[in-house]
Amino acid sequence: MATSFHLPYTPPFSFDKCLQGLYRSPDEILYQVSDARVFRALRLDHQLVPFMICEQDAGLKVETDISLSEAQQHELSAYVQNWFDLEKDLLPFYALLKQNPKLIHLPDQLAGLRIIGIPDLFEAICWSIIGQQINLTFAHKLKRRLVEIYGEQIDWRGHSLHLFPQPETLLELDEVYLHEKMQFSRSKLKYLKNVSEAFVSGELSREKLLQIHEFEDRQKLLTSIKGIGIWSANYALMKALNQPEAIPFGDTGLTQALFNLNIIEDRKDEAAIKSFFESMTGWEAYTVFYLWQSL
DNA sequence: GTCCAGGTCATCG
DNA sequence: CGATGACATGGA
Repeated sequence: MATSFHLPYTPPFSFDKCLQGLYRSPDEILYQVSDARVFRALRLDHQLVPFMICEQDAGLKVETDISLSEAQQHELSAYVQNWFDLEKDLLPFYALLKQNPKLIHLPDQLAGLRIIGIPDLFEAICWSIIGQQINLTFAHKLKRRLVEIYGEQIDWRGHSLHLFPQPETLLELDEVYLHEKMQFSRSKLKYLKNVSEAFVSGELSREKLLQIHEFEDRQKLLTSIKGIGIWSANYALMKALNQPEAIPFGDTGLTQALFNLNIIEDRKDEAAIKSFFESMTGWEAYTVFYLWQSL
């Protein structure tokens, strides 16, 4: 009793480039990549569903051993579309990049690369908090520990697949243990609890965010929670909601990339950064992602 | 040893 | 308001 379905993408698309974008760290445990296939598990409707994604016929094939209901399949399909931003047409973005001599190499270098999203809003926000002010290597170690302790796990086709913990679970996280044994700072733990609290109470959710139409109002709702600053708010809007205009201002990687490409001369020149992004209207998030990837 | 990482908040002056 | 220190640790 298996379910398999096909999701078309809008060319140009490169699954290979996306897999490169997906690979962040050997400590990544929310998915596994091997042999041009991605393995992951999701909770759909109280059911743990491990699945596999690979490229097939100008699209992605999604396969699982579980027989999914129509609603479950719809949810899984939306997740994958969101994860790889399958439906976006990148050609206008490439046309824009080619207008800037300093970015003209990117359409060739990263041809077909999509923003690799984090469709789960809670996961995206927690990840932004974990990653605050520490190097990514260490951030991945911290995330791995949190997921290993509090997330569900399932073995499938030779892969150990972990799920990001639920807000209800992280609300009860053991601050003393995570601080003393797992190297979390007290402030990170406090922020993770604040965010969990907001999700459990319903103060914050993907649906609630989507009901708000103004971009700035979405930022405001996010930053009203202690631990989510403007960087994290924009990061979440970019990675979880695929908002094209989200720019994680203040991001050191972004600043570094702009400096490397001689787009800014002074890393602290916020006006220059703002002015640069005004030339990328509608494609700000993609520009950021491509700049990160160029590092 | 120093400096900085995909920051944020509280507490100043 | 803008500036400054605390947070917690690893890697360069």
